[in-house]
Amino acid sequence: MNDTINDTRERILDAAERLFMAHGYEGTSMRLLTTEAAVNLAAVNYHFGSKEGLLQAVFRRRLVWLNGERLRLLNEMEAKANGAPLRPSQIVEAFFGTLLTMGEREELGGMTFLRLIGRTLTEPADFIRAFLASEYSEVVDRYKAALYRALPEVTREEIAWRFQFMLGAMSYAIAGTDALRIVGGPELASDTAHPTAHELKVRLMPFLLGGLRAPLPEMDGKASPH
Amino acid sequence: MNDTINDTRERILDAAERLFMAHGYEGTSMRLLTTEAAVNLAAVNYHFGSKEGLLQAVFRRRLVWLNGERLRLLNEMEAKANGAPLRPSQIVEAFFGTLLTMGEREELGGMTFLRLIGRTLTEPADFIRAFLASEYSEVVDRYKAALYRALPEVTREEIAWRFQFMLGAMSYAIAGTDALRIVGGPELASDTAHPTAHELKVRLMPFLLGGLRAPLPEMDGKASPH
DNA sequence: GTCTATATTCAGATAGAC
DNA sequence: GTCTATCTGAATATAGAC
Repeated sequence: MNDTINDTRERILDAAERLFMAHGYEGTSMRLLTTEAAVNLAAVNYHFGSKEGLLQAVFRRRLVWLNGERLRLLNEMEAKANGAPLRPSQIVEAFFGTLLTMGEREELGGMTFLRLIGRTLTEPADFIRAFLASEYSEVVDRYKAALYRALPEVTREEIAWRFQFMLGAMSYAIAGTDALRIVGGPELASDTAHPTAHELKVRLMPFLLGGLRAPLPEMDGKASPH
Repeated sequence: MNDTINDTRERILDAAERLFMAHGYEGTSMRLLTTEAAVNLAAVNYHFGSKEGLLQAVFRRRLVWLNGERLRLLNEMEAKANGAPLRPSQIVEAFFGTLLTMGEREELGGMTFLRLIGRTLTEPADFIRAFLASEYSEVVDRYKAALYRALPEVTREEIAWRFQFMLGAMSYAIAGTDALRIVGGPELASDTAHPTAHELKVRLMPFLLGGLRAPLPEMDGKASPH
């Protein structure tokens, strides 16, 4: 058997994952990419049709596992709970912990893919946001539904907001491990500039749960009081 | 007096703020920008030297007020406290509340600038991250120091991490108001797709404080226990 | 300060030989 | 499937007339 095809495809996907992570989608040229992957310039278009097609392939390669695993875990927990609501910590752990676990497993992309996800969620290009939204829609719907049941005293609107906040905290936590260095300072230097996925998880989870279960805001309408 | 100069400069800055917000830095061309601003293509280079110079001017116009106000509030609170540590909620309110307040004031850029900040913190271009880090360094150092005193039982490292998480949650909360729509769904539709700065603030603050004051993780070293 | 015209570079994509 | 050579368009930046 000839695996030259897969070799080339995989080399392109690996290089794209790394370069999109480091320089963003618009900041990565096909010329640099094909040079780094040691393949011909025309190979990307042959295998993936276009640069857009390449980006989608980069993500699909990982998201199939990630979101499949998230759904599998949720199904399993719900089967075990036998109709009872899940605990919020279980749900958060399954959703975010599964992602962070990928950072420890090189065959699933490791920290490179983690950082790529963290960064790409804020890419401005319309097609990227539309693509990710569609890839995520099923799993997000299922997890939101689980949170509704787990936190019946919290409005659905508030849960949706807090889901968004959790995604943001996670995304920055990851991206900030080597990109954004605004907080910076000696506390996050050397050692922790490249924390392991395990350390990230240990630090992030309490924060997310603390936020998710925080006291509800007193809503007084949207306009400020005269 | 002739204010043609300022007119042109301001029109360019306004258009840049809006377009960098909507399409990102790399995704915004000077041709589109000068067309929208109704100025000549060469005007940007004349007034700002380069596209990089323009981005820095766009931010400086707003950050002077923002970070000045943050420092002023912190000084004021510390003077009043008379040597006693501040409460965490005061600190968080001053840092994040000041930013969110800008969203209500059109003369400070309104929601457009808020969304721009949310998005730009994750721009991959090196010069942007370096520029923002240097613009933020003083105010972040001062606020971290205030948090150290306010939360003496929490390690400095943990506080730095949680500062980063809070920045992320805030950033997504803002960017997600019109960009990233991963959580989406009917709960965040229509009404809340463009929440007021006030609503954003009311929802975000409890989450940030809940995360900041969450129970500390049990650290068991960085390697996972075989 | 503002404009036109253009220099220069680089992007993504593809035709067609092998 | 892979390669070279090239098309086509768009980007930032600037020279120089007004």
